[in-house]
Amino acid sequence: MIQLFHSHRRAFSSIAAEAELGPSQLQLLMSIKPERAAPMSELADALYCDASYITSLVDKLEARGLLERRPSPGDRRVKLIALTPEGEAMRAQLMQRVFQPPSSIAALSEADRNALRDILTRALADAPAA
Amino acid sequence: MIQLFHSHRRAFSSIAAEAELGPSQLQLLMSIKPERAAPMSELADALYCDASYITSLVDKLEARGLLERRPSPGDRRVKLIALTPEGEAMRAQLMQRVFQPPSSIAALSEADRNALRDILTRALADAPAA
DNA sequence: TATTGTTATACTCTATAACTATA
DNA sequence: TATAGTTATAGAGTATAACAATA
Repeated sequence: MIQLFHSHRRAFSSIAAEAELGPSQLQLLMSIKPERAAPMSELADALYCDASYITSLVDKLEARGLLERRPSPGDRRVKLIALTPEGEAMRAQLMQRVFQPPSSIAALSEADRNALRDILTRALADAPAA
Repeated sequence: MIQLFHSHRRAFSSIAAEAELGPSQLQLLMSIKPERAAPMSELADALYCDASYITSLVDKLEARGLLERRPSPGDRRVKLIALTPEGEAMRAQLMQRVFQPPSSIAALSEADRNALRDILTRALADAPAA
């Protein structure tokens, strides 16, 4: 399984690089749901990083027109991060590639793939925090 | 499966941090088999990084007494990297932790774990390069 | 002339600390 | 007084380029 992890990490980095994004920028882009703008503090939690780093990531992605800062109606300290239409399109395209199963998994029989899905679903359902 | 990847990556980083190693230093330590000293160029290939970076990683691990540079009998340009006894002990201990299955997998039934092992074995046997 | 490893250096990633505005 | 985000800055991680020794 660790072999799969390594190949996934390399694939993730290379998908990001082809889009001229750093891996963290890609991760941030994927963390923003199109239907719900998120406060920056929430994004820092999602990426397990400092808030100041979110500022710099958002700066870069905003400069490229992929997302934008919006005021929060309830609290004027908060800024909500929302995808632009371009950001939404790029996110969808990149996520499709990130979630594509690696060739080793795709080459399995349908029965194996289904069994794999079921086992992993059970694993994560029983221990959601792991 | 990607959720598992993320949790593994965090676990890997924290195992390295507890041993006061960077993640790449841990990866390098794991790449050196106790029974076979490896040339630095080979380690650069294994870590997908530049040779000059291997130099700096080896410097740090050598300073901690975990490995050592040895001349290569056949080619005097080459240096072979070998684990010291301390390095071998630390490697064994850390690898045991790295390969420990996450709790979500450990909590599965024995039948599920066996099925998972068999499926992944098939996947990697059929497509070794992926 | 090509290759292994090293050195010097620069660039990217990420966190810490001090700050501003708002609560 | 405490919190959300920003700015300035410092540190780690990693690559590139020039170099020395050997092939």
